[in-house]
Amino acid sequence: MAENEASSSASLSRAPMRPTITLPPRASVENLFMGGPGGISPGPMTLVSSFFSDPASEYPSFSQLLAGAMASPADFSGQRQGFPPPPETTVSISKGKESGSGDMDFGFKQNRPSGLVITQSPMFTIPPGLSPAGLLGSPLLFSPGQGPFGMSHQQVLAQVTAQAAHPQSQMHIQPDYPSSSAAPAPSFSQFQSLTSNATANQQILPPASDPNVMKEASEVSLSDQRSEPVSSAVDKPADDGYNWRKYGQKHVKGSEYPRSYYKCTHPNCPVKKKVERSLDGQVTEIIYKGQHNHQPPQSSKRSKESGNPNGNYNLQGPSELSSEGVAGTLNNSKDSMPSYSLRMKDQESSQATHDQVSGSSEGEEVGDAETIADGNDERESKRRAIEVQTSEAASSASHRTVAEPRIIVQTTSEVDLLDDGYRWRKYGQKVVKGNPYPRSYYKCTSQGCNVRKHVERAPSDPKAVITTYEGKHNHDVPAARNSSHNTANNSVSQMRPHNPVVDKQDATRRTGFSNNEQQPIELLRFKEEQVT
DNA sequence: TCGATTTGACCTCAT
DNA sequence: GATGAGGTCAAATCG
Repeated sequence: MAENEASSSASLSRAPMRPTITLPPRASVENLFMGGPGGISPGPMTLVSSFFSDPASEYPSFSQLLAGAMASPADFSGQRQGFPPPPETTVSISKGKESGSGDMDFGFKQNRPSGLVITQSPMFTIPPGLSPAGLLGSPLLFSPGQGPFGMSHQQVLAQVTAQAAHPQSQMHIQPDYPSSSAAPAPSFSQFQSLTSNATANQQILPPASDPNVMKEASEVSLSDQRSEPVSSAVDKPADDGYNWRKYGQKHVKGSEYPRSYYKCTHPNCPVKKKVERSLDGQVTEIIYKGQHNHQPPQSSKRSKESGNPNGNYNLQGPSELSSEGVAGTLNNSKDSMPSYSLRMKDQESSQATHDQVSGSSEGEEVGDAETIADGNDERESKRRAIEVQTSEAASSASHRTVAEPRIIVQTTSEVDLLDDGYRWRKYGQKVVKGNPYPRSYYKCTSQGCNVRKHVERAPSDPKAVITTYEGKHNHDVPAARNSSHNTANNSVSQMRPHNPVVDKQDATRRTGFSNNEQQPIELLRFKEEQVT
């Protein structure tokens, strides 16, 4: 409160920049964005691909797929010209629970019968500034078997979180770009640079500032068949290079795990993070808020604790950013300040589990509220953050069983969000101060289904829509719409209970790919909303 | 003794 | 205005 206000100014205008997401140059991906007659114009949710669903796929393994994905990201990004980058990339990685296996890595057990394991599904909401391509491309995450380069999952996590804490580091900052033009994508060399670096299993994907675009998280769900507490220490969340002091803990509704609140111990540093842990101490979610106004501690203690022997995060302090440039880019959005999360949702299942990714535009919506001068904006930002996080938690908390690998890359338009395959009944509308456009509330009309969605238009541009889903559908998409609008499963796949069979069928139905049961679950989901 | 953590209470805000 | 939930405070506790 007072503390927040006091510290807020320190991080003002330190929003990360926004490189574009780069996706695999597979034909299916191309089809996604080139999809309709008009090329990349994102018509109704366009299902890009289900990469792993086809046994005859030219990418017999996910690693290979990733290799393909990394081959020419620029090509892909180039095709996406005109699409502003997503505000955030959400990656969920299914972390398996395997008897006798103590390690969790981000690789894949490609040949394991999925039914024999109980997996957990940590979800990573990649901080703004990270792209799934980078994540996908990183051998850190996807080398089968042991962790890449012999790294433990803890190290991986530490690095991921370190990246999360430094969305602007390890990235060639794109100072700005207009919403109407192509968002410059990191070059392949940048990706390589990132992935070749031990800390570079992610990429910077700052939240988009473009109010003209509604974005939802890009999502990648990965499957893994191991489990172990992600954090090396129960009391300390994954070390991200900074020192934190825990100042609170609560059990939040909608989450099965308690949430801990941490502050950066650096004087006047406004950064906080929320960490959710499962009962066994596994970190299930980390949400960062704000940006550090200082360099990470470089003490030997820190290095030792970090699990990074070198203590080298290759970090670049926010102070090195051009605050003017950032602010100039983002000042149109009250939600411009970043809040990014590393998420690892444990999900139990009687069989294999499957991760689910929420479709929030957290990077966009979860603003760093305390950095907003206007009190209303601050409250609104906080409220949004709560909404989004609640939605995500509710979405990911359900149990799912999925054993089929898949990658789905989708785009969607505003129309798709309003018509996402489900039937909605508008039950409310509210005008928010500062926004001439009302926020509408919808409820799923299916009996017993409590899913709601809120649709809000950006004050600066009515074409920009922010949709927040809450809850999960307990039913399938109504057949009529599903059949006639089969690409409208964007949000559908996200909100629907993730039954593996259903998902597999969905993936197959939507993409024509069949599934290879021996391949890991992959879900790369990328949504952008733009009204043309 | 000191710093970090725990935890119940309190505050703010949305519904 | 009541209620519930998230976030924070701060005294107590721990190492």
